[in-house]
Amino acid sequence: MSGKRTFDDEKALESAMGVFWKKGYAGASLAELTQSMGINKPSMYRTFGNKEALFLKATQRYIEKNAQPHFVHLQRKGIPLAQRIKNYMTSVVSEQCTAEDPKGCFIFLCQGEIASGDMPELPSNLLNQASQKIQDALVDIFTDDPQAIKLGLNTRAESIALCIATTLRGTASMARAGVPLSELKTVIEHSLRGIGLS
Amino acid sequence: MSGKRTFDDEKALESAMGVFWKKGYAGASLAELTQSMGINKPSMYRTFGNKEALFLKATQRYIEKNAQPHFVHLQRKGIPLAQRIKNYMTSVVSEQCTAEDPKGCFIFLCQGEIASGDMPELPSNLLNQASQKIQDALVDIFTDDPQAIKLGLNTRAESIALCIATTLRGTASMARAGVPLSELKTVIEHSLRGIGLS
DNA sequence: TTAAAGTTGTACCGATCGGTAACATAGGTC
DNA sequence: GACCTATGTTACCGATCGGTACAACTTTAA
Repeated sequence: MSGKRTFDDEKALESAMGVFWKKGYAGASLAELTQSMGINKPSMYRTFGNKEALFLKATQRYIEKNAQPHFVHLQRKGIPLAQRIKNYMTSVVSEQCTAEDPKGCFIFLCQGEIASGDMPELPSNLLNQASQKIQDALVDIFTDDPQAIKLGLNTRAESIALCIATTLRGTASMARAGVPLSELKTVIEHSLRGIGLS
Repeated sequence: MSGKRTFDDEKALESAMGVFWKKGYAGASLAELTQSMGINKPSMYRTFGNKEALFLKATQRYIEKNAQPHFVHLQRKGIPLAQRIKNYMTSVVSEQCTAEDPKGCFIFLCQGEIASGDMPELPSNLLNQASQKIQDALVDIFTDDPQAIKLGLNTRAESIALCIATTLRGTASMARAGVPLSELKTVIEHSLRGIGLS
């Protein structure tokens, strides 16, 4: 019955991430979290610390496993800038739509909770950093990429990065409201046209 | 001490709306709501019914007083289509940014809560209808407006409406994260370019 | 064989949740 | 003045919140 751990930390953390993704930080109750993780509360507290620490680890996991992977599309060699941006955005929006249940974006969703004042400081900082990192990656591309420079996009790199990031927040909201991927793909096309990349 | 009502229903409702705007439906506690409204719980229950009914009334108030007024920019006579759309979007984004405290958009914010499953049916329906109405108003413009027809935008009216609505959801999210109006105005410009309206 | 360390399950903690019963007080009507 | 209705205040309800003490049990190491 006991003596050795009977559950997988990683699988439990993934389940918790799913609950936070669906409910947000404050909205996810320990009862629902632990039930989804297949463990009881004492096991959770011993393994992860407390709700805040669990959320921090779940957020880090989301960043590494769900958010970061999209960045490879931005840096892939031998592909035109416009196509790289489009691949990146399509990759992000696809996940926003295909996630079986909690549609949308974990980071954007939970960052919206910060303004309510109920989010502890550490998670707030992590979420802010994560969303900032997304924008920074885009700024870097438009600042340094030879094609971007040739197109003159480097002079308004931050503006363009903000446009793309804003569009992705919009699609996350739309995806959570049930709009299908097929329709959001046309939003990507229009967004690219607005920037001057199509 | 009592006998006649000592508070203004409308002012109390406005205060409640502010709390829901900041905290969402589930996140707003009755203690915080009633304190902000300047009344105690029994007065609230007598006047508005319960938390769900209060939220419904607060949502309707937001729609009428905060969301609907922006629509006038879409139908003002004697102004070019592109300018009307720009005025509308600027008006919306300005409010998303200037709202002193709960920045963002009440409707989009609370609609995101529906996916968590904790929102009762009636408020869910109202929020869905409200956001649908925004999109429908845009579809109508691009379908019927003479200038839109001349530009050929009527053939993809729904696509364009979705783009604009998505952009406004993105700016709402950005505004809530603290991005200032000045930066979001450039997002509007780019969005209009993507549609072919500048 | 025995002690130490680690894990599980239950049962519980104080605080807060949405919602209400009960009572004292006030105004309007006759 | 008598009466009814409406209001404000307090104190409380059961349920759930995040978090924990404790005992039963299993493994490891001595």
